[in-house]
Amino acid sequence: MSTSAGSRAEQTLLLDDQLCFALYAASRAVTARYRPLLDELGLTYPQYLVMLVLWEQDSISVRDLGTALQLESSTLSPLLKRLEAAELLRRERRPEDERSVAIRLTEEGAALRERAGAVPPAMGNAMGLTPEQDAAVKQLLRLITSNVTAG
Amino acid sequence: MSTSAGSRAEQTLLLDDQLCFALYAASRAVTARYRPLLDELGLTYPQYLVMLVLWEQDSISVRDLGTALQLESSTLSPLLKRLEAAELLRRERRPEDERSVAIRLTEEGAALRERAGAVPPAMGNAMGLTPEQDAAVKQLLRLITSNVTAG
DNA sequence: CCCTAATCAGTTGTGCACGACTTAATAGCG
DNA sequence: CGCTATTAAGTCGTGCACAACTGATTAGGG
Repeated sequence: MSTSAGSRAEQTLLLDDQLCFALYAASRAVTARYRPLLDELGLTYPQYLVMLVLWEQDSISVRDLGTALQLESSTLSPLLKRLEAAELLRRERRPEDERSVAIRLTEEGAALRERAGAVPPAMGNAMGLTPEQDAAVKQLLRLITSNVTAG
Repeated sequence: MSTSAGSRAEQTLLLDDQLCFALYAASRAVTARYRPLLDELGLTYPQYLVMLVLWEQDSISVRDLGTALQLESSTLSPLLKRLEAAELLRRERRPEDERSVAIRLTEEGAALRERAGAVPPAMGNAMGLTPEQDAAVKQLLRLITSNVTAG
């Protein structure tokens, strides 16, 4: 910023200089904005993400769900139990490998997809980015995730 | 939906199209990367953010801390209690307004700042963004937060 | 001056997140 | 074939987040 023009941005201890805080604050703000929309579907935000995966690919293992969402089984197991209690999905051991559990949508879970269709447009509108900004920030976030997850 | 070039990005139900998921995944990945660094300081990530604020402005109220970090007192109160138990700060009712509680660093808490100085450069390096990318993503994240927090 | 409304910090209950661990089942090497 | 290492899902403990609420205190209008 001031003197040394290093290859990196200044790295102070000021809160508002921290990219990590901008990320953390934005993530929580966006989740908060989703909440009323998802309340109408009876879902929390992480539950909504699980349903997104299932609407794309039904009958997925807990393991593959964890890979898609980057979540541990210790997070997913209780969450899936709640979605099962809500009658949105079923869990059954795979006969060909009894270690694995297949997650399948119920009719009710599959039907919820239609009502969920209104959510992404509403949120896109709330975020108020141009398509170019949306694409740019998505790409940069993936770059960060990739860089930070490696080594 | 597929063809029409509307003013917004496509709004499907595919997980990987969702900006919200990119945000959520990046935020958790970054926090995870911080964890070993902060473990050495004996801090969690939200505790680290609180300390950042206190290193900037000592003797701050719980309310103003909440404004800075966009966190509720129901989140901050237990967190501050843990930091007080760790001897990093003290809480005392303000004589001039007994509703308010002033948070003050202990010597130990103030001293931790030096060791924390290594954290932002290490994380900046891990994220691996150019200064331009860093600035761009910070600006976009603030725009999202601002848009989504309004109305 | 009183008294009602607003403000502040904190408690409680629910649901993530994640590390450390457990249990069960399978893979694959000798 | 037998045995050990690996894998899958789940439990448990800790610490956020946040809504709904409580209790104490102060502000400000009538």
